Amino acid sequence: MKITLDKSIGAATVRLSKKVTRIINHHLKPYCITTEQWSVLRTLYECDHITQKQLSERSDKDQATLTKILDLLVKNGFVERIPNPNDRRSFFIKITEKGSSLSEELIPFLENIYGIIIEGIPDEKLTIFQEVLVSLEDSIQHLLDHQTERRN
Amino acid sequence: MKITLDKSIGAATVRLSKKVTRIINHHLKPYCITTEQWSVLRTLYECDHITQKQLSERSDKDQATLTKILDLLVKNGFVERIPNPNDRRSFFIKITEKGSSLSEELIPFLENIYGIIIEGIPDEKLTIFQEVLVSLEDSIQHLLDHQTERRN
DNA sequence: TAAATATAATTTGTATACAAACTACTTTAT
DNA sequence: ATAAAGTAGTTTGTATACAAATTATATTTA
Repeated sequence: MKITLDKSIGAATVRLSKKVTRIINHHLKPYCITTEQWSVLRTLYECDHITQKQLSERSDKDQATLTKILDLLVKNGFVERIPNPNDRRSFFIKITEKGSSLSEELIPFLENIYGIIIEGIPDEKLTIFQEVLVSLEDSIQHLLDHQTERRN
Repeated sequence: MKITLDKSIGAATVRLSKKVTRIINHHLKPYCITTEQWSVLRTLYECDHITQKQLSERSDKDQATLTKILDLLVKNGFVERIPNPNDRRSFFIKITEKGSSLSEELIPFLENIYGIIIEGIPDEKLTIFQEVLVSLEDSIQHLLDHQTERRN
């Protein structure tokens, strides 16, 4: 019997994602940072001194969720919140020296881990994998945007 | 500059997974069930009357997490816990008539939604996507298993 | 100029992932 | 027969995703 798309696309993608998170979290543990915190830190490392709103958009994270993640990153000394002189509601988020150092260390570290994970998979197949990934994401984003419009 | 594997494989997979979860949760909302609850229900629909331990293994869910998900599925009338006569620690989890009906309805419903999501993506590319997905999962599972062994 | 509306971020509540500890029960060793 | 070790499931705590409400502030409108 034919396997459903729910299982072959949906559940399989979610399962892979959880395994990726699991193994990367395992390797990040000694650095006192999680995969989600790292994704925020990396976003800042690439484009520093932006507002929380902008960071939320760039890292594709819910603002409520980002507030909590930033609390942890601030507590661990990787970033700091700087009041926006032009808008008392708003903060700029800035990476610290400690955060920059960690980022410089983690980028090659994670490249190595992923290098091990993808070992044995032909480059052409990985390229197609990434293309399909982007296509699926765009397709879903379009549906999500359309859903938001209908609510308005 | 070359994009890192962390971003092109890791973060991209996680991002797609979240979007899949988001759009499917949106569509499931009228049925009072979430994607994770559905994945447990579907596992039972396919292989009913098994212990919580077995269900945890088959659905690849943490036992603590599964306990909470089952609490909700029981509360909503989709499954029931039946004491195991041979082992007072253990339960059999059984799908209810309501749970079966919902499963029969959701399978084609979700097939339709995923059909829309994958529209425009050539079958050959989807096939490669699924192959790479499985390869990556196996690779990571191997690393996870190896990590568990080292701890022991 | 004051009122109304909009916005940035936070808080609260629920769902789920995971780690670790706990409780009740079963199996194994002595 | 009893103690020790192991197991099934639950509870507690933390991290993150998301929805909705809230607070403080900025902007727009009347």
